[in-house]
Amino acid sequence: MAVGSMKQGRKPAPRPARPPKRSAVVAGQIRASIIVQRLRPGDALPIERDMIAAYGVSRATIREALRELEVQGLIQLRTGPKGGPVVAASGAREAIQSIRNFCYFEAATIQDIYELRTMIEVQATRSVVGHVDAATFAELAELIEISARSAGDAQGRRRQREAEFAFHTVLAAASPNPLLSLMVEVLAGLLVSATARDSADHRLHGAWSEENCGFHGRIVEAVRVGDGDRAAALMRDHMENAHRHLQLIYGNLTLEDIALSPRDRP
Amino acid sequence: MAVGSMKQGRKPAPRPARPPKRSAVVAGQIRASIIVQRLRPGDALPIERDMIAAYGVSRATIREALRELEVQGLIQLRTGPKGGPVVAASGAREAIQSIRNFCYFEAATIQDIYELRTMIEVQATRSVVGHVDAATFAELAELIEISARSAGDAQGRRRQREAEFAFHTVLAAASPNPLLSLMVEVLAGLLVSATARDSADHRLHGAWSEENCGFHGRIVEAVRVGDGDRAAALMRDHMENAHRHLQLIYGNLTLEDIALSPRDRP
DNA sequence: GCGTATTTGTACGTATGTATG
DNA sequence: TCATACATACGTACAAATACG
Repeated sequence: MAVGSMKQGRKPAPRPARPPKRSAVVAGQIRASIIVQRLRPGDALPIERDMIAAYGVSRATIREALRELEVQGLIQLRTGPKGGPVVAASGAREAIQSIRNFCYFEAATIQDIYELRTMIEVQATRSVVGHVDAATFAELAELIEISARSAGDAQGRRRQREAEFAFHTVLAAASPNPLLSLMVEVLAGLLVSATARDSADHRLHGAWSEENCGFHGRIVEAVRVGDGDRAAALMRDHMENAHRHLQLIYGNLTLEDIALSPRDRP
Repeated sequence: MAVGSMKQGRKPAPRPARPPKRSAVVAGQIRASIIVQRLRPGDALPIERDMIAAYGVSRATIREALRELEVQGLIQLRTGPKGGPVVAASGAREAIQSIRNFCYFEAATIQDIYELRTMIEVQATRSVVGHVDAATFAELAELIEISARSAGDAQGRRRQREAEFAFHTVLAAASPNPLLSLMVEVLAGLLVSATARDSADHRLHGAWSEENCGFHGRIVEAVRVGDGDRAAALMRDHMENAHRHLQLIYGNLTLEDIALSPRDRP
């Protein structure tokens, strides 16, 4: 499956084809059994003792296999009677974590992220028109209100910035395309974690936050009246504005540089 | 970080906020130490024995933490002297696996995938212009040749189809934007694994494969002469063609349905 | 080429906390 | 409230793989 990629010449790719571990093999079998049996979130899997018997391996191996699936977000382990492994929901958080790790090593920049984010947010905005219910509109209004409210201390400002990002994930969650929702959440999460350190700095984000609120309000209005083209155009302006702002602050630093370096940039 | 998403009403989200496990905490500490120390792929981490002392937990707990990081593609564990945990490269494969799991639960369809894939492949194509070296051109030519060569048996046809997808990942790997490369690989991998069962069926893909080869050749030519607009337009046509073809075969089935159902579709 | 030391991989036993009924 | 069933965590032991003399 797509082995020939990432061949950048300087990477000899030290993959001596290590034999797969027992636990990895067992994990694959369990994964396959979930897919083939079409198990849905909440469905229970056999408990550890039965799996030990079924796969003929020790408890430690089974646990490693279950651990692998848990880390991937496929299952969740619960204690107590009637506990055991159950199929988990979505696994969005784990996908985000994986992509975040990838971005760390590949030295992704603000430019890289916004090249993707602009496309995806615009498309997501277009796709939600007609799919936003009243409860979601209320939630969006509340988030806009939080980010508009003036906050005195550092923690308040940080919560404002988080509400700004949450606006995007909540809006995109209404999209009928789960992949668009996921990507919006991934990219927003990436930016949140990278800029977390600076997010309370009023000198950096004060005036810009007000611009964002304006965009958010107008986007919601366009979505509410069903004007997909206008909503998409507004989101594009919003993204280009955000790109310019962050580019001005951080230049071509990588995400890790942004996350680690001190906040005393001009 | 973006907790409010995925609130689709019917999901009460049974998260009683279980206290985080020791191994998860330790994994986070190890992850943080990798980032803060700016370790690069290939750099070694302390061996298990030292970590047991450093974090004051048992070997099983350390192992679970290391396992978590290994599953996320952040580290790799090797046996023997001078072995131990080393920082791994990229973790693209693990990110793909995570997103694949997500798509399974969220019931993504061909339509959902191509809504994203069209945007991303077009943008990736535009971004590679001027960044493709001679070796990559040679590799692309070879992949086109493989997919053009007539293959008699089922395995040969399967390899043809894989070469068609590899074309996209190899081309995108030349992009200066690592996120675009990753997303191209993710989406192609998704389609490969979903359609693997049918990929040897000549009735389904015979004529279409020839069309794909034509597109691939013209895209490479446009990239070679530096015509980004033309390359992007060709890729858009290619994607819309592929979308139509797969939609015709599979309709609105989810990826898992495609992967599991028998191949005797009209 | 071969043994040996080092380090992970696998296995088993036991104690403890916690949720269910 | 109590008993039960399960995951979590610790300790120990041995097997397998690898680098190095």
